[in-house]
Amino acid sequence: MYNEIIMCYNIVMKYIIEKDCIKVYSKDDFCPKHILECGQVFCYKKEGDVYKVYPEDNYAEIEEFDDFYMIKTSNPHYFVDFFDLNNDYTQIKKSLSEYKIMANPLKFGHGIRILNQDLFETMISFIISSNNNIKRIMLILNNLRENLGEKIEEGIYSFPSYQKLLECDEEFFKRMGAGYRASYLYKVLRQITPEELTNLASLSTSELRNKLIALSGVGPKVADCLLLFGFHKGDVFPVDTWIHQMYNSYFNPIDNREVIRKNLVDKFGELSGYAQQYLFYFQRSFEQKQN
DNA sequence: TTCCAGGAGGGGG
DNA sequence: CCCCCTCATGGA
Repeated sequence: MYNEIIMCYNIVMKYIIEKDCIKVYSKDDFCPKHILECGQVFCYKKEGDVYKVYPEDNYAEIEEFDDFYMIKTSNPHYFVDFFDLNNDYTQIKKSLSEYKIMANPLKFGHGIRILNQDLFETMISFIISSNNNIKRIMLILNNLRENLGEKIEEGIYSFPSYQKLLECDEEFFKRMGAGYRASYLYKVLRQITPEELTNLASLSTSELRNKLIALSGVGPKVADCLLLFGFHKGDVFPVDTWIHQMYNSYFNPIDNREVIRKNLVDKFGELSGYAQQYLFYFQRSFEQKQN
């Protein structure tokens, strides 16, 4: 039986695409634990040593071998983009290593990559994330999946379609556990469609940011997450309670998160989003008292 | 019991 | 512009 095998000759990121999997050989630049547990994504489960990830209506299992990670999936090309495999994280980490503050975070989260996530799913997810903890965010999103999505695997459901979500009233979102964010969800679904959201991609970061902040439940921080994890903008620095905490322990303490955001974007420029993710993962891992 | 979580909306000054 | 309050919910 002949299988088409596509080799990637990228010098720093070695991977092979096969019919039903991707093999990633650059294990220092790809670690599923770091990628999935660093807080950028809510659609994954860990079972034993295997990570299961289910963005939109896609599905993959990631397993570690001696020389590579195997991403088992029926849709390899989707996950090449999802895991940002054609981006050079060796170079990104090299550039960031010039900042003293990045030394330990880069070491600790060396296998982090910024995912390319679906815009609509990311918008809904991060609206739910506000003033909330990651465990409960995942609980609420899984409730939505189980009630409105399609079954993919045992216990795993696809993200609900826009049309399905549009049929729900506020009370339904409260039953899913969304709390006071239920009204944000109800309203934002009537403010913008997935297509309209996608069409914003051509705008500059600041224009795009202003459009997003106008949406219900989307403030400065959620907008920055959407810009980074969905639109893959590098010149944004989401400031949440963990980053706020980190900033005040390394720099002159400031209360105003907008000032903190501006200072950090000025400091890291186009690499802000990447820096943020290493710092967030490091800070949260050593300060958290839950999960 | 109180505090906290990948904050945002709204009112008053 | 800024400051202040409130908004569900579950875990520690």
